[in-house]
Amino acid sequence: MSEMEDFNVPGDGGEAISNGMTNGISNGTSEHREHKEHKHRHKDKERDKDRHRDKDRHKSSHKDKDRHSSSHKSSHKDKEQGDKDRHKDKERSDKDKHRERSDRDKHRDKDKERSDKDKHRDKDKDRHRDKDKERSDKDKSRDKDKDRHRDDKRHSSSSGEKKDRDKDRDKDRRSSSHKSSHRDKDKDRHRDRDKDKERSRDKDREREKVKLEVKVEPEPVLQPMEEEMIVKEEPVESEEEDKLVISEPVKEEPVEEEEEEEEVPVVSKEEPLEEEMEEDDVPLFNRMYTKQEEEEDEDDDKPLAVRRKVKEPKEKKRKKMKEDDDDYGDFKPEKKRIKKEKKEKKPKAVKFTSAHRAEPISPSKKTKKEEEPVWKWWEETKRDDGLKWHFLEHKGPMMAENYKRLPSNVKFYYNGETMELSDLTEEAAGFYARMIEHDYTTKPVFNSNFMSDWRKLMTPKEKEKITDLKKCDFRRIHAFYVQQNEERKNRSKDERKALKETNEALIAEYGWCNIDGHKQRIGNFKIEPPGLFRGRGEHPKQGMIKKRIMPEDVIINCSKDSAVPKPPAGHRWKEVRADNTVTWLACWTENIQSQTKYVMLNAASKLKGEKDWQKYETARRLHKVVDRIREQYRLDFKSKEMRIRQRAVALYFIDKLALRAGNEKDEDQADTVGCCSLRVEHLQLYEQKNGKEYVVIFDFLGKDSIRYYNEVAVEKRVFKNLQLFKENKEPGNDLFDRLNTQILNKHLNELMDGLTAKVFRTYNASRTLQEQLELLTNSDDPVIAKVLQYNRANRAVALLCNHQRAAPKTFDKSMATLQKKIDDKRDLVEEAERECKQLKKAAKSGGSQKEKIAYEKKKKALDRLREQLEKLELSATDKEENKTIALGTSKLNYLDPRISVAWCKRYDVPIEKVYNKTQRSKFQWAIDMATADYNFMGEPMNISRSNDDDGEEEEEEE
DNA sequence: AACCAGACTTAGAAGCTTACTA
DNA sequence: TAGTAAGCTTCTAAGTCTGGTT
Repeated sequence: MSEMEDFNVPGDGGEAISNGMTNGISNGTSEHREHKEHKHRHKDKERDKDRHRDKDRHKSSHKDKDRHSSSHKSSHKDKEQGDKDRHKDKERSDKDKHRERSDRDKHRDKDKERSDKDKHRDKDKDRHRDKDKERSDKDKSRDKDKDRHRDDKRHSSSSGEKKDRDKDRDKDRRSSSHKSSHRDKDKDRHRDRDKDKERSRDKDREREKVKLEVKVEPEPVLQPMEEEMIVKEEPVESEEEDKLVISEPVKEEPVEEEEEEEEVPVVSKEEPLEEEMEEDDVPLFNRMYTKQEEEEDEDDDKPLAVRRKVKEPKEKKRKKMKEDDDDYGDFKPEKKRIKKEKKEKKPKAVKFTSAHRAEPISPSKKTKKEEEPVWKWWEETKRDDGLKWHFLEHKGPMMAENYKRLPSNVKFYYNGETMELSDLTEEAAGFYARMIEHDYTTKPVFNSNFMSDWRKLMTPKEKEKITDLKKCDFRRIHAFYVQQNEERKNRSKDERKALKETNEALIAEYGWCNIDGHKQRIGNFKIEPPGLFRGRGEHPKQGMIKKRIMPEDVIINCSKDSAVPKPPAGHRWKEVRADNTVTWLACWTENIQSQTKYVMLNAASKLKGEKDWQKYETARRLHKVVDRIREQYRLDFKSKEMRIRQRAVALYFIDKLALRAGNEKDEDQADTVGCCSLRVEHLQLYEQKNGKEYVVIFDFLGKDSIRYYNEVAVEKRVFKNLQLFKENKEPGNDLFDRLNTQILNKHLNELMDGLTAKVFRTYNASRTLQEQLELLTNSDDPVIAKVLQYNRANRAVALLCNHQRAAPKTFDKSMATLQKKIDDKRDLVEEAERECKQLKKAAKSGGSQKEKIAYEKKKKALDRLREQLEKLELSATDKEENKTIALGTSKLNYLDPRISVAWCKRYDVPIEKVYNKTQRSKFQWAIDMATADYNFMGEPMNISRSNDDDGEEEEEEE
């Protein structure tokens, strides 16, 4: 099976050494290369296969549909709609899911070509499928890939029939797949586990949403765009009127790109939409490849595969070049190098000695450091020479601890008999044993991947014997690790203390580096230990064994003239280089997906901070042109060219809904999408829904297989365009078949320097925060209430960005506890009120001095109680609202920290209420520079100057 | 010019520590 | 004081996007 192929271990094993070696990746490049090649080959194969698989994608594990609808822009309107809708929809979706499921299943059954993997997946899915949403009939044949249809013969009848029908179109579409070619994956990916979780999340969120809707401000705030967008409908146009040129035949269309901008094309190409669709539409894919390729395409996808194969050598070469160099081979361009070298030493000598020299060794330093004055790099002038450092020194990464064998009394049983395992086999058994309580081990894909990788580590004897995972009894091993955990938890104070100290010592040794004379914390200095791959969602590679990384796998990056880290005794690094155009200190290639993993600085470092700052400045620059961009894409809705319309609509989504760009994905990853990779099956169109016109329901799995569900009313023109884009496509086809992220970003970059799709997320998130804060903050409220207001503003952003989390396991319980407290407190308040009244009476009606005093006292007590009650209620509200929403992600990645800092300053809220210690250090630059009147939508700052303009000054706070 | 690997950001879950409660 | 919940940190997967190679 494919998985096996992926794992590069030569069959059996004399792998006496470390795992590292066993995978054949560890020793150096050639093996590595091989691995990659392998991967490619494999992919090609798979692609073929995949073409026939069903897609079944909707994994639908979904969660709340509503959450999103309440979001941001659309929010107020949507809010009105209320729970009813939500409920209904939910019901619907449940039903739908059922339906869908059976459809899928049918389809699936037909599909003989599916790999075992897929089958597993299907099963898996089926189990949970109940929840899946309905699909329209069309959806049944969701073989998504456009390309897939090519192989009709093999294909299931439904798609086959369609094919005939749509032959021409199909062709077109087929070729259009460019991006979509990948999608062929039809992975039926199932997310059972996720589903379960998501299901419950859905519910929660639904509830929550209701709340939020009520609470989160009435006023729109949110989307800047909303009004504008809606207003602009042009009166006259009927659908007809929007003619467009759908196709730009390959040959005719040489220039394409340049034209893009100039939009509004030549008249000659016009035709009524529908027709054009059928005939002329030449998808992106076509345009990109030669005629010849196109022809080949007719029968199958060759071009894609071919193309890929051809590329392999590239990789190899590149690597080779690097390796051919001496240790410092990858060094930068001449100029840079010179510069760097000049600068290097001075800072190093000076600062390093003073600040850090001794540090690495003693734990006590840590405290010292904290006292150390912060390096206010943001006050320095940034040189834009493209170099990330001039001097870099560190200790190298910390390798994972060697495997320790289990005590001899902890046995593994196979088929009821105890069995002695070799080191590697036992270690892997331990990986699995530790997870047997986890949901992962209920998944067939996980199990079969594990089994197949595990067997590769076994000795021939073991391999012969151990053939069935079900016969493996890991319980003792599991118990052993559980016990170890217990012991860890129950350690005495002294033990804890000692442990803490060793940890600190390790951090002191490995956790810091010297960069340009400054000591900076490293983010992840530990090499990832071996274990089982835990892909999110229905990842086809889940359960595979992550091999142990050895020094021989690791590339070190540091200054030539620094103290080069020493490899562990008896080992050597794969390579030591001095590349100061990058920020990483070490890297290695991981064996599951052949991706590079890096050791980098932590978020509080200059390198990261500066980049972060820059990110927000870019977002602020977007503010200056966003109106124009919006205007433009709205005009583009009417373009004659399909590709421009698609681009416009996609951009509209990215702007309005904060969708991610949506790069293409390989088929050996979980099936998730973003804007550009949306497929027909991911949205449903309703001319009318719940009293709203032109409603689009988005339902797909996004990053990390988190469900995105949102019902949005869109402009009529968008709606009509969507109908057009969906026309004659199968559920699995790309919605935007002439668009991909490169095209989109290229376009954006032309609109504004540095503009890409993700800038919109940052921009809209930050803007939303600022607007919500303005709206929600009541300056007379006590700090605690203001904090709640802040959290709500933050929550609006999290909603916008669809940042979810699993509801805490103990949520209900702790909520109940809190509620009880509230009730009790309320009783106290009531009682106090009563007493107070009485005392008041007594005091008034000619009461004695004493009585008056008693009354005053009681009154005060009552106030205190009321305050406490209010506090409790606020925290309950906050808690409830946060149940399934993760605020951290947006706070850390999307919200210009200066907005928060300014808000704190303006309303006298201690910054600690908003940022914890780590966050404060990450945002130190913002805390330091932002004043109370900072305005995100103000004039952007110019962070850096390029070499030639040596002008000073950089911060021009609006 | 297409394409992909490399570099870096963004993400939720798991693990660990601290704070709070009974 | 133990038990639990909340909060924070660590971990590493999964995105985006660019620049170098072909």
